[in-house]
Amino acid sequence: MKLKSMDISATASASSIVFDALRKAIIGGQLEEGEPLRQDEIARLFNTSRIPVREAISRLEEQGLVKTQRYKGAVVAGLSPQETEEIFDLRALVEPEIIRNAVPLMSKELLTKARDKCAAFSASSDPMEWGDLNRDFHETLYSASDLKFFLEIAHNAIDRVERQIRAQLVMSNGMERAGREHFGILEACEEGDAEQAAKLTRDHIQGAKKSLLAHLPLS
Amino acid sequence: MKLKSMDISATASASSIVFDALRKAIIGGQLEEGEPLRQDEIARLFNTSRIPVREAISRLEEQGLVKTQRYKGAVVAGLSPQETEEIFDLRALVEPEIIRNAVPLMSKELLTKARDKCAAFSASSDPMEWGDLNRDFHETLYSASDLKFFLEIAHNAIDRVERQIRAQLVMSNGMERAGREHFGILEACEEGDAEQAAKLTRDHIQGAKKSLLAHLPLS
DNA sequence: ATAAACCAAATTGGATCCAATATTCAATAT
DNA sequence: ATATTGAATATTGGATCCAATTTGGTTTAT
Repeated sequence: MKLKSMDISATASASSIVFDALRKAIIGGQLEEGEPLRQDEIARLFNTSRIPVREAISRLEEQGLVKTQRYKGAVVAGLSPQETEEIFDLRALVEPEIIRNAVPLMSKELLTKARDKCAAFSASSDPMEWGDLNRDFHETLYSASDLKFFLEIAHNAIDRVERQIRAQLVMSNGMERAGREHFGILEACEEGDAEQAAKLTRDHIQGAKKSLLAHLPLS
Repeated sequence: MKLKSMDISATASASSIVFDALRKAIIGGQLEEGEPLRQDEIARLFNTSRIPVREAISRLEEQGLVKTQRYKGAVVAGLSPQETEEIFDLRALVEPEIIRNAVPLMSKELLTKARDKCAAFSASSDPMEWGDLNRDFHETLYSASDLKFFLEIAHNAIDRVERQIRAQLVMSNGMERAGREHFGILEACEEGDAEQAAKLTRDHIQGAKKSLLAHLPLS
């Protein structure tokens, strides 16, 4: 018996497959804000019935990624400038705590991985992948933390503003500055300076918020 | 046309009725942690089919109030001492921000209402209602805030530890101290001292955490 | 007697069908 | 011509039915 074992109960249900796919499509911008999600259409796309689709949509609504009206259906949720600002403030409050908690728990390997991601981000010239590389770097650092609820909240908050983050990276000197700031955060982590890492993370998020709001309509 | 208008589309769907009822039963302690939620049984209780029940349960799972396993069903979620501590730390981070934001927005009427709730809490001698009165007081103050995402998170965090909060209130001098601290928070709000209100709120939550953890098994 | 194999009941996940509501567009009245 | 009514269509919410999986007890082989 030389089979690689695999938890069969971990196989995904139809509804979770649909949920993951819709979530990615929403935060990735393939579905744009306000766009209606037709249960029938989605069910056909995934070769299932509408039941798993409905469950997926109700979960997305609970996460704030879609808004539904009774008998009218669901549309991709959008954010007003005020709401965007609030989400960034929330991130600026929670993510520094995560980093502060994570720094003493970071292994050598994790720091190496983070350095690679940091480099990959700075080196990329394809705007299509900047958003993913950015998130990848941050979440690598965060993954050392054992604050699961803080992480839940940070992930959801980032989900809700992924599109804005991508927009912010492509504008003016967004990439250049983000790369620089990432490097600063990474260095603080490598030196084990949790306070400094937390402070730089807060500044990084507040800076992104500021440059984003400056370019938003009549904020 | 002198009809009082009413938004008919705001009538509750079956799934949201079930969701609300289950949520209240869970945080109110009527369903205890680990207790399985049988779709069939719940559907019979509400005279519906299992479809709305399943949607309600999937939403509860997204909120962290139940845990489900494929083909095994859902059980009421519980918290380890470490998880409980983390939730209180989260509350201690978020709720002071809410108060700080709310204080300048509090109307004379709201403060009057809050004073009444504060008095009602301190006056109550029925342990069964202490949890509700406590939450009622805090949320009255919070309701002046316009930070909807912060509020979402605070509400959910409180949901998850309602049972522990109730336990904390009935033990030793929990009620007495809470009443005193509530009054301090209220006073700071009335004086328009947002900083002080935030600080007292943080202390209130951290104090509750400490006295709770001291009584928890092998924390 | 004990442990593996297995069958029946219970339970959940998903599909199909029906009901309730919304939307669109043609018909009609003013 | 425009606004209103009303029917046809589209879409969602919920009910019922079937399939997949788990669970608990029973049988059977050693």
